[in-house]
Formats: sequence, structure tokens, C-alpha cells
Amino acid sequence: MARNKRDIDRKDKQDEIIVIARALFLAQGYEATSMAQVARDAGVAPNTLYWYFTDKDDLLIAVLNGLVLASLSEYTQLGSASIKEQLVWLIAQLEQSKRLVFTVHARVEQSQTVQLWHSQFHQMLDHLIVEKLIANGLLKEQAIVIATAGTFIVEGLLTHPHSAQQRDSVIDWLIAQTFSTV
Amino acid sequence: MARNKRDIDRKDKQDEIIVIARALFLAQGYEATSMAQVARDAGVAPNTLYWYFTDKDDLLIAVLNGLVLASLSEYTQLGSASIKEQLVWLIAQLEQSKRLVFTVHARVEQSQTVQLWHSQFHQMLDHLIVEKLIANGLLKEQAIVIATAGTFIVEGLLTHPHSAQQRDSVIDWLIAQTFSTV
DNA sequence: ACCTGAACACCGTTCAAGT
DNA sequence: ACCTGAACACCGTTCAAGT
Repeated sequence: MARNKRDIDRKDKQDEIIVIARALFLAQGYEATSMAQVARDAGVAPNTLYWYFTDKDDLLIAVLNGLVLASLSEYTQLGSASIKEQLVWLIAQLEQSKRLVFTVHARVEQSQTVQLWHSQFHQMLDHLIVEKLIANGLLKEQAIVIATAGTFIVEGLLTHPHSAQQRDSVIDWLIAQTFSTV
Repeated sequence: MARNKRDIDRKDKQDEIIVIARALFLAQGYEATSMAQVARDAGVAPNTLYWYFTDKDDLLIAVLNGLVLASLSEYTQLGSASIKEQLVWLIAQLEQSKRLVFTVHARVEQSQTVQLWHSQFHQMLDHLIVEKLIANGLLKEQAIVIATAGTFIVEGLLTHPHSAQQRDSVIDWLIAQTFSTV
């Protein structure tokens, strides 16, 4: 709570590294970015990174948290858009971090930390979507199943090649199923 | 076509390596398995693997092709099961190769070879499902969109933690949507 | 054609030492 | 507390040499 100067400095330096790592991870991918390169861009020795982050996965999670936070604050400003508009917005948002969606799924296999983050992220997203659907008149049980199916469909679109037309028809179908029972 | 002894020997040795690699990849994961370990289990020097496969991704694809071929031949013996039974069978089948589903998505980012394999795999799967749905009375357009959505939902179930109940309700929902328009 | 020993360039991470 | 130079163990892959 009561943070002294030292804590703030540490946080600042951490954020500085996170910004640099985010740019590299998004541009080149997580695997293609070495800790050495992050360090070089940050102007420190490679092992200095381990003073601020326990390992590369820890740095990944810090980057992810930053991205999620930024998206959430943007989302609250979206206000009264329709469900479909919000869905399209979400996909566009995730599209920017496509690479990291892959990376998270890949690292879930290897790293317990990433695994925990991943399940918590989906829990949060699921909760958000279910609330939104209930507010739009769906029954709780319907909302839960559609939130799950919807999330998987969005992730599928992100991680698989497809035409714009294919995307539109799947989204339209999902929206239609969502409201067919109201 | 006309294969001589030498070609057969080469194929045999390749298959031998593939079987060993498959066991290791499924048990420990692709990333966690080093080429050195595959070589050790195969009783050859590490660099010998590069005589039979151009690189580690090439070996991965050989393993994947073996798995897909085995599944397809099992599938044709499934005969007259209902759509839902076939869906449940497919999920159980993929569940066994869960790790490699992650791996393929991760490697798609890095390797053009894997990217090509991945898109061809989905093309084949999609075609199979669409045909099956049309044979069950769906219109072509409906079949296409449901094949896409269904594939994504199945992949989502594979790659995300969920309860048995959650799985059942999503599958039931998908089946219900599939036949609601017939 | 097939296989190997030795090396290469690189990786994430650790350790002892400095300030 | 913060940072570094040097090293460690490992990785996928290559190369020159042997049969």
C-alpha cells in the first residue's frame, strides 16, 4: 500500500522492460525473441532481466497483463454497442495479439505459471460474456453454453486461416443461435 | 511406383524413427523431446536423423501423418454411428494427441512446412465433416458454417480446461443447433 | 548411400563479484 | 539493492571424414 521511492523505481524499470518486451513479442513472436535481445534493447546485461523477472515466462505474463488491462479499459468505453458490434470489436482486439494467443497455448504445456494465467484469463472472460448475455435477456444456462462456444469459435478464427466471408458467416451464425431462443 | 530394395530399406528405417519419435512426442511433448533423445532411443548418432528428415519439424509432420492415417482407417470402420457418436469418438481420438494439437499451433508460427500441413489438415477435415452433414440432410451452406464452428468448438475443448458437464452441454448444444434447421 | 565425431551458433539461466 | 562478465548446460543443425 504505502510504497516508498525504491518500490516506485523498481516498478518503473519493470514497466520499461515490459514495454520493450511487448514490442518485440508482438513484432517477432515470443519464441523468436531472445532474452539477450530484450536486454540489448533495454540497455542492460542479459542477466539483469532476472533481477526484475523470475524467468522468460514471468516476463510474458507481465506483458499479457498489460495488454489485457489496456483492452479492458478500452472496452468499458465501448458503452452501448450491440452484441455483434462488441464481438467484432473483441476479435479485432485479439487479432492484434494473435501471436501471443498462440504462445500462451504453447507455453501452457510447459509452464505452470502460464497455465494458471490462462485459466484465470478464461474465467474472467467467461464471466464477462455470461453477464453480458444475461443482461441481453438470455437464461443463465443458455448464456453459459453460448459463452463457451463463442469463446472457442473466436479463438478458432484467430488461429486458423479463413476468408472474410467464412468469418462473417460463422459470426452471423453464432449471433443467430444466441438470440434464436430468446 | 517401382520401388527397389534400397527405397524399402530407407522407408523401414524412417518408420522406425517415426515410431520412436511418436512415443516420445506424445509422452513428453515435442519441445521437451530433443533430437538427441530420439537418436539415443533409435540407437544412432544425433546427426543421422538429418539423413532421414530435413529437420525436427519434418519429423513432426511424419509423426502427424502416421497418427492421422491411423485415425482415418479407424474412422472408416465406425460405419453407421450417429453424428453425436461420431463427434464424441473424434474428440476422444484427438484427446490422445492433445499435446501435438498444441504443438502444431505453436509451430505454425515458426515453420512454413507445419503451416502448410495444418491448413491442409483442416481442409481435409472440413471436407469430411461437410460431406457427412450434407448426407444427414443439411443444406450445403448450413453444413459449411457448422463444420467450421464445430471444428473450432472441438479444438477449444481440447485446449482448455473444462468440466465433463461443461463439455457435454456444449456438445449437446452444437448437435441441437445442427439439426434445428433441418 | 549411410553414418559418425566434432564442432558451431545459439539459447535461457546461474553464480560470484562488483558498486 | 542493483547490475555485470563469465560461465553452464543444453539445443538444433552442419561439416568433413569415414565406410
